[in-house]
Amino acid sequence: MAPMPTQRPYHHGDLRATLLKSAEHTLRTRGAAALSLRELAREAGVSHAAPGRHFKDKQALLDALALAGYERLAQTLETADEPGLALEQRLAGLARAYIGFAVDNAALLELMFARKHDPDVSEQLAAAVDRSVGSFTRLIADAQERGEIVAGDPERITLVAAAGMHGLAAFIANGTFPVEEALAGLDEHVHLVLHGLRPR
Amino acid sequence: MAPMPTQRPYHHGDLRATLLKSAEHTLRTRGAAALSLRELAREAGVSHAAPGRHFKDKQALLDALALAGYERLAQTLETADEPGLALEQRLAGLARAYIGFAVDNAALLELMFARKHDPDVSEQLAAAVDRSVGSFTRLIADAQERGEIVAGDPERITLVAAAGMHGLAAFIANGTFPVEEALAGLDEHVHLVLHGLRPR
DNA sequence: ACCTGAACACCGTTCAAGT
DNA sequence: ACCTGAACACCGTTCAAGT
Repeated sequence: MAPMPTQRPYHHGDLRATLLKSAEHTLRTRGAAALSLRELAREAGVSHAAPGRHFKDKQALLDALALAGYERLAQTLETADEPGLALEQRLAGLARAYIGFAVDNAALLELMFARKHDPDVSEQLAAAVDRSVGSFTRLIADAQERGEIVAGDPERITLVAAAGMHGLAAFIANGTFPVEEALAGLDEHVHLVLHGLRPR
Repeated sequence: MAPMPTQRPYHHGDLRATLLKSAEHTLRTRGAAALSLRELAREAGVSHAAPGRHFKDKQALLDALALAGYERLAQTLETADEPGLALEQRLAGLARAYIGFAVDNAALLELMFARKHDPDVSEQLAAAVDRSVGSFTRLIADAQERGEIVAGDPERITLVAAAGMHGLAAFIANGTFPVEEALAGLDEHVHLVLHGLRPR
């Protein structure tokens, strides 16, 4: 006789992925403060000590979430980027994608930008950040070649562009600035970043 | 006979302020995750339930810390602002003050920008944010009057300037961008925000 | 290799009772 | 008005033991 399929086997089989999925859901619906390993274990129908086999501690799970977040963000930006567009439209597209991600994943973004990751994963994390910033870097480099962006250290120029987007995303994510207003004015924001605050 | 002065009286006398001071210290030295009401009570030499008289829950203490942080930030910016300077130097001064605050108070800034404050205090918090942003707003308004800043909604232009600074501060605070490099290139960053990324 | 169950040392919050 | 002490319902983490 085969064992009853309705009853959970002793080994879960895919606990790590299940925990991460469940954690993402909790993060989205109830915020990072509501994340508890014991609760995730309960939801997975597993003992409270089982998560310890897959994540050495709670921070390891948070790091894994952050890493997955960067992967998703990087892919979102890469998909959104249209290299054929004129500079301003291209940057606006990236900005819209980034702000959209920030709005849809506010709690995750906060976790991604928390400064308390294990040193072991911080290089993995740095690589993931680089991939996310990469879309901006490419845009700047392309435009610089065409003379559409000021000469100078491309890393610094990318930083200015990315900081402008990230600062806006942070203001939106924490409610300092209303979402709709920010989205409605995004093209103007991008225009001001490209053309500067001084009159021409 | 008077009671022994070496022994703590039943009433602490200034528990609320003591808890806040102790919390600020823990925040600075060990980060937000290490904050515990019970530990703060222990350090104050008081029972673990005593903090409950002064803060209805832990979030209330975090909110009080955030509020005090904004007060300090606002004052730092107001002190740093020199309205007599030329626009670019004036903005650079504000930027240096803000980034300096971010570097010296990374954990506090993270707490200040967390999006989970009680609705009761969120209007107080909004007022404190406005006061902090106020220095940037005044600078923009002054410069607009002199025609040194593009015409248009001053709130939006302030947002672009403040987002540029805050994004940089966030990158520094979480280690994405090294502190010294950011400080060394701050004048150039400000220049790029004012003059734009497009060639003139 | 993966999971359980018990144990340990913590939490935040509440509430009657003390001063 | 302010604080204590006990109680309650949670945590994260560890570790022998089970499958």
